Amino acid sequence: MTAGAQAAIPPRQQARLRRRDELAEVAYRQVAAKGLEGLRIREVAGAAGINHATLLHYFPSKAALVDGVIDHLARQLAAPATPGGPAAPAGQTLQQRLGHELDDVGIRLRRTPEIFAVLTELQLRSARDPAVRAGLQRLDRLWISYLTALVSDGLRAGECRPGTDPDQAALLLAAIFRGIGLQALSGTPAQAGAVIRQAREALRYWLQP
Amino acid sequence: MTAGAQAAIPPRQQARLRRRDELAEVAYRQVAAKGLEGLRIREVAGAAGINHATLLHYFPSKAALVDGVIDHLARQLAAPATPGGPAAPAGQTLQQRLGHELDDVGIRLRRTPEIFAVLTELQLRSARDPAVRAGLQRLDRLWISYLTALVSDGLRAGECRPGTDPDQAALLLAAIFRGIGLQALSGTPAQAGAVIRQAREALRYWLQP
Amino acid sequence: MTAGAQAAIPPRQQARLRRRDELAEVAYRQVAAKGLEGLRIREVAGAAGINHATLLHYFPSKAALVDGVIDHLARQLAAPATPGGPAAPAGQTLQQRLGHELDDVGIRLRRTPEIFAVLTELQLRSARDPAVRAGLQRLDRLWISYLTALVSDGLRAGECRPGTDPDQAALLLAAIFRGIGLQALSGTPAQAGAVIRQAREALRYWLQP
Amino acid sequence: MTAGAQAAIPPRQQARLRRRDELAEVAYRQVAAKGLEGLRIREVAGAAGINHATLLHYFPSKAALVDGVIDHLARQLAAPATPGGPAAPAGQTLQQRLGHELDDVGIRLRRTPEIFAVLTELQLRSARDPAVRAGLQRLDRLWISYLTALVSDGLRAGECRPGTDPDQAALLLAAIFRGIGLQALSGTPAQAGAVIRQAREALRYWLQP
DNA sequence: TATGAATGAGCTTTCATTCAT
DNA sequence: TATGAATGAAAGCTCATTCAT
Repeated sequence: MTAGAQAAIPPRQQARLRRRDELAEVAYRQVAAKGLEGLRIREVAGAAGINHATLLHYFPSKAALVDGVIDHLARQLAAPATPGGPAAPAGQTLQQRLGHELDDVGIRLRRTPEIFAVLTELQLRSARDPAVRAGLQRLDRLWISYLTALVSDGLRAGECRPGTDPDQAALLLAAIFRGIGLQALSGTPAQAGAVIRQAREALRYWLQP
Repeated sequence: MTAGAQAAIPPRQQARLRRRDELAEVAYRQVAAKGLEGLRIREVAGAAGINHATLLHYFPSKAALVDGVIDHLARQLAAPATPGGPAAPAGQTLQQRLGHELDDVGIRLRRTPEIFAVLTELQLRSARDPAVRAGLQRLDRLWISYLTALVSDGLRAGECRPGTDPDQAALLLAAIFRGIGLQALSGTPAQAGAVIRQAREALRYWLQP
Repeated sequence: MTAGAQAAIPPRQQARLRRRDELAEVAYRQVAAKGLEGLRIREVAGAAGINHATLLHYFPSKAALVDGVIDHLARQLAAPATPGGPAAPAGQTLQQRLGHELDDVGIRLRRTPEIFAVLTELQLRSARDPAVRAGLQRLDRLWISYLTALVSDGLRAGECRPGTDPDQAALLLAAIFRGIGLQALSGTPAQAGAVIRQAREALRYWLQP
Repeated sequence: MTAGAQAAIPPRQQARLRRRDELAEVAYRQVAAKGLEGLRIREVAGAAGINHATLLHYFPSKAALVDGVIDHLARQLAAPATPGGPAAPAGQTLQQRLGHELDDVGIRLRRTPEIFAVLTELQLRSARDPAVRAGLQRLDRLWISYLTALVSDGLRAGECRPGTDPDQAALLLAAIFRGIGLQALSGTPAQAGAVIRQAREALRYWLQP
C-alpha cells in the first residue's frame, strides 16, 4: 500500500515539502514573467510572504531554487493539459495521437502560456549551465522517447509512411513543438492557433503511409 | 557611381564605424557564449583590449551595445552562409529553394553556431524587453515575408499543394527553423544533421502538389 | 501612561531606529564638512565603521539618507541651544525674546557651527531639488510662523512699533538670521559676535514702539 | 588715451579673451541653473557649440572655469542694475543711498535672479574650497568696504545714529543683503518685494539719528 | 524555523583630464 | 586651435550569501 510509504514521511517533512513546492511555484512564475536572469531570491520570498533568509532554509542556494523550478515545470508537463481530462488516450491512430499532442500544446498555450516561457528559458540556459542541463536533459529524454515510441507504434500499425526513422522523426517533431512554443512567446494567440492548424496538416501529409 | 557617395563619408567617421562594428562583434560573441544576461561591458572592453569607458564612447549605454549586437546579427544573417557562394538562387523550384534554406541552416549550424545562440537569446528576451523587441521584429518580418513569398511563388508555379495558405505556411516554416536552431543549442551536430535531413523530407511531403 | 505606548515598540525596532539616527548624524557631519555634493555613501559608511551596503540597509538610497540628514537637522534645531537651559522662555518682552533668539544663534554659531553649514546647504539645494524642498519647507514654515507669532504677540502687548506687518517682519527677521548664518560660514567667530550685537541694536530701534 | 593700451593687445589675444568671456558666461548660467556641483565641462562646451577639449584650451581645468565664473559674477555685480542708469548716485543722504542699494537688489532679483543663485552658491562653496574663497574674498572685501564707507560718510554728515560702528554696521548690512538673496532663491518674487520694503523701513529706524 | 543585519563582489554609468592628430 | 579617442577613479546601487539571535 502506498499508505505505508506515506506514513514513513513524518508530518514535519510533509509540511516542509509542501512549502518547498509553494516556493518553487512562486519562483516558477517569476521566471515566466521576468526570465531566469530576472529571478531574485528576495522577490520570490517577498511574494511568498516570508523572509529571504527563510527561503534559503528550503533551497540552500539560488541554484537549488532553479532546480526546484525545473521540478515544478516537470510536474506541470506531466499533468494533463485539461485537468480531469484523459491523460493518455489509448487505442488511437498515429494521426489521432499526434493531433492530440498538438491540441494539448494549443490548450496549454491558451491556458498556461508560462509553461513555454519557462521551458524555453531553461532550454536556452541549459546550453550554458551544466546544472540546468542535467535537470532538463532528463525531461528532454522522456519526451523524445515518448515521441519515438509514438512513431514506432505507428509504423508497426501501418499508420506511418514506411521507411521513416522513428528517432529522427521524433527529433523533428520535438523541434517543431519547440519552435511553436518559442514563436508563441512573442506572437499573438491567433498566430499560435494558425500555426498549430498548419502543423496538423503538415504532419498528416508528412507521415501518412 | 556609388564611389562618389562613399567618398563623402569622412575617414574619421569610417574608422569610427569600423571600430563600432568590431566592438559589436566582440559583444556578439560574448552573448553567444554567456547569454544576454552574461553580457558585461567590462568584459567586452577587456576582450577588445580597451578601457570599459572607451567602449561607452562608442556605445553610450549597455542598451545601445545590445542594439549593436542585433545589428551585427542582422548582418550575419544577411550574408551568405558560404562566403562567395550564391546568395540568391534563382530559377529553382520551391522544393529546391526550401532545400537550399535547410542546407543554409545546416551549414551555419556547423560553421557559425553562435548565430543561433544569439538569435534565440534575442527572441526570448524580446518577449520581455521592448527595446530588443523593436530591433528583432524588423528582422522577423523580413524573414517571414521572405518565406511567404517563397510559398506564394511556389503556388503560382504549381509547385505547392493547392489550397495552402502562404502566410500560415510561412509561420510554420519559421517555427520549424526556430525549433531546429533552439534544439541544436544543446544537441550534437550529428543530431542537427539528422533533423535537417528529416525536415527536408517532411517539407517535401507536406508541400508537394 | 506613555510608558505603555513606548513599550509597544519592539526592541528590534528601537535598535534599528537608534542605528538610523547614528548613521544620519555621521552623514550630517559629512554634509557640514564637505557639502551635500560631497556626501558619499561609502565615506559615511566608512566613518560609521560599516560596509556601504549595510548603510543602504538602513537608508535604501542616497536620497533617503539626505532625508535622514534633514530630520537630524530638524532635531538639532528643536533642541535647546544650551542643553539643560530654558527651552521656551515665557513672560518676556518682545525685545527680550528676540534677544534670546539672537543669543541662541550666537551660542550655536560658537558651539555647533555645523548647523548653519548644513542648513544653508539644504536651503540652497532646495531651490533645485524637489525632494529636499519638501523636507525643508516644513522646517521653514515652522520657523517663520514662530517668528510671526513673536511679532504678533509683541504688537498686542504694545511692545512693537504699531503698524508693523507681522508676516513681513517675520520674513525680514528670517532673512537676517539666514544672512548671519551664511556670513558666519566664511567669517571669523569675532565677526559673527559683532554682527549679532549689531543686530540686537538694529532690531531694538526698528521694532520699538 | 586708452587706445594706446588697447593697441598693445594683439587681436589674437582679444579674440581669445572674448571667447573666454563667452564660455564663462555659459558656465555662469549653468551654475545658476544647476549649482556648482551640477557644472559639467562637457555641457558648458556643448552649450557653447564647441568640443569639450577645446574649452580646456581656454580654461585649463574645471577650477579655472570656476574662477572664470567668479570673474563673470564680479562683472555682473559691478555693472549697474539698470543698464544706462546712474551707476554711482552722488549727493544723497545715507537713507537715500541705502534705499538705492535696496532698490538695486530688488531690480536684480526681478531681472537677473541668477546673480543671487551664483553668488550664494559661491559663498557656500568658499567656506570649503580655498580656491573659491580666494576669488570671492576680493569681492566681499570690496563690497563691505563700500558699505563701511557709506555708513562712515553718513556719520560724518550727521545722517546716521551717533555711536554707530561703521564696520559692524556694514557687516550687518551685508548679512541682511545676503539673507534676502538666499531667501529669494526659494521664495516668490512677491515675498522678495515685501522683504525689501520691510528692510527699507528697518534700516531707516535703525540708522536714523 | 525564522529573521534582520551584515558583507563583498560586481555592475553600469559619470566625468575630468590627457593625448595624438 | 580644435577635435575625438582614451583613460582611471569613483559613484550609486544590486544581490546572493553568511551569520547571530
